[in-house]
Amino acid sequence: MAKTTKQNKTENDERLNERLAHSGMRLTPQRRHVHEVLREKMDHPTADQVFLRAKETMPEISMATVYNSLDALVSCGLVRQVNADRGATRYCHNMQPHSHFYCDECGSVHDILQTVSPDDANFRMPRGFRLENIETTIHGKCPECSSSKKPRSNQIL
Amino acid sequence: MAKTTKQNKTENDERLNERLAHSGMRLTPQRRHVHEVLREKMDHPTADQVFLRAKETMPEISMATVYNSLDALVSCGLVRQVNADRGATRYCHNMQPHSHFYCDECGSVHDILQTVSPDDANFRMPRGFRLENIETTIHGKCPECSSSKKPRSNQIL
DNA sequence: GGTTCAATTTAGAATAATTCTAAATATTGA
DNA sequence: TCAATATTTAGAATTATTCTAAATTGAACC
Repeated sequence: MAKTTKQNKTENDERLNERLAHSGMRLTPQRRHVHEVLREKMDHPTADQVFLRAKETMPEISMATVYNSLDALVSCGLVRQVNADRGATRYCHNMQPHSHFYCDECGSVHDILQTVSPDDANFRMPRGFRLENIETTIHGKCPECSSSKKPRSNQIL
Repeated sequence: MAKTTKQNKTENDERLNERLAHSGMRLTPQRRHVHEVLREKMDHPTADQVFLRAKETMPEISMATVYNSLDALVSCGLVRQVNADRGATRYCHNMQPHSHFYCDECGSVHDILQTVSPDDANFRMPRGFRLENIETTIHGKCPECSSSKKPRSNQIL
């Protein structure tokens, strides 16, 4: 049976609380709200975008708190950082195994369900290196930018 | 027969010139020097580190020129950007297929010869997405940080 | 309910990373 | 030699992130 929105929120809070507590941290209203902002629109927003969106319904939240909250959520495995270019770091709340597609034209980021897991890839680390997880970033052109109407630039043969 | 250092430098310059010219750009002394700095020490330096090293033998080079040179080298496929955390972008001149190992403890970056190519991975892009290349970043602990003497922190089960 | 303590938030300052600008310089082709 | 364009330069400006001190919050204890 499908769960109500309220039930989903409650379960979600429990999961957040559990993960944060496990790392010795608290689930504060600000952290819950930041995570909610990420769930509301899965467009891999930057810290600044998260801040602006969070302020809409939580005007008192500060930039430092947004950074603190994102760091807390990342460190206990509730959110992933996405670093694909020289710009600001982006954030993704989808913790299922997946890759990120980064459009080299417009800079947009998209989730791609396929990815490479440590087991699949059969990666052998040089001695002493301990593999914890693999991130795959797929570079290319998104549908809007690979449309034939758009002029191509900086193309390498 | 092994080539002399001078022969290697000449061939290298030819390759740089060819790639840059193909993108409508010139191989300037500054760009040659920046590429040389990257070849000298393969520790994935940041733009600031490249700048400081380049100044040692080319005191007149400016920060803007270093950024311009790195961008030029990246855009024509002679250098790769490495963006693994929220810090400054790092650079790698190794254009052979490889992964980057990012140590979550000390932030160091290492080349790992294994990687995933578009063919190997059999990635299927959603409609309209055009895959151009795949970057794999392996997260974990480097030999120095995974030594048992070092206290572990922020460990996630 | 009050107190204490530690975690967290806040506002703003400071630092770091990167981009931008205008002037100067360098290079190439005519 | 000259003109045109690319590139470099120095410094300013902007963006991204970190830091700080004070205030607030929440939990544990009495």
